[in-house]
Amino acid sequence: MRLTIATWNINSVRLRADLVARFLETEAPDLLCLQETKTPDELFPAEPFEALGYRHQALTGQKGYHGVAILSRVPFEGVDRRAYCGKGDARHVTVGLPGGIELHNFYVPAGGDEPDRTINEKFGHKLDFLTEMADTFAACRRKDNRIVLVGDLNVAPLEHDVWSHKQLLTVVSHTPIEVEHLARVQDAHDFVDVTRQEIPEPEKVYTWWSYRARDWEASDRGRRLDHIWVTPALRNRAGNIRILKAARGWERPSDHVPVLMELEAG
DNA sequence: ATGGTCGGTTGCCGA
Repeated sequence: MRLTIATWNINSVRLRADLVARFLETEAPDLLCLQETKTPDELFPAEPFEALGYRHQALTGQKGYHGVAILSRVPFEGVDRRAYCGKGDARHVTVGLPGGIELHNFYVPAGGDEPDRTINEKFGHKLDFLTEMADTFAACRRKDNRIVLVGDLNVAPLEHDVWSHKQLLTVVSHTPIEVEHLARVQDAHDFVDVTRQEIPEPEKVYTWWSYRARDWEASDRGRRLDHIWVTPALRNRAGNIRILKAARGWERPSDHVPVLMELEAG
């Protein structure tokens, strides 16, 4: 069984339900993991996605901020969520898939503007969130675990994951301390960064372009904030990564674009 | 070197 799994920070699913529907119609992934849905579950636009065949929906929303969801054409074998950092923030949801696969969908805190936890609580929260992710995946570490981890991790770890390594070293999302914390999550379960397995450095890869640019495409000052990782047991079954850059040019777009991967889940 | 734009718990805060 071949599954296509997509991840997309939608920046308000109610405002962009039509864009999501367009994406589901044209790309027809088996699963779509959304972040920043920004809506309580009772106001989630479930019906238009159900009508397109996405009858299975794992929602973890809250009013105004954060929020993650998984839309699926294949039934789930269980749904779970974790409230990280002792907060009620809706930043994680996980579902079971055929073949004993666990799919985790994350929205890591952005971290504010100042990369110093002594003066910026939000930056401390981001680092603590990543530490708790690392601890959680270390605690369940097993050689044969089949785990897919996707989402907006809000860190661009590699030199060519940003438009200017030098200029972004002190900018939240690319600072060495964040990169270290993200590496600890990755090492906790030997996760393979599937995008970089397929598109190695020094090729530039971005999944996000700021709204603030006069012309996002011409300036092309992007960052790779959205990730798809798999455990070693799935490494040879995962591939065909696609980054839908064109979605950044759609009408009233999200500032993030979808990332897709195919997985042999037999 | 600065400020730029979005979205929603809107005339501010978070990203």
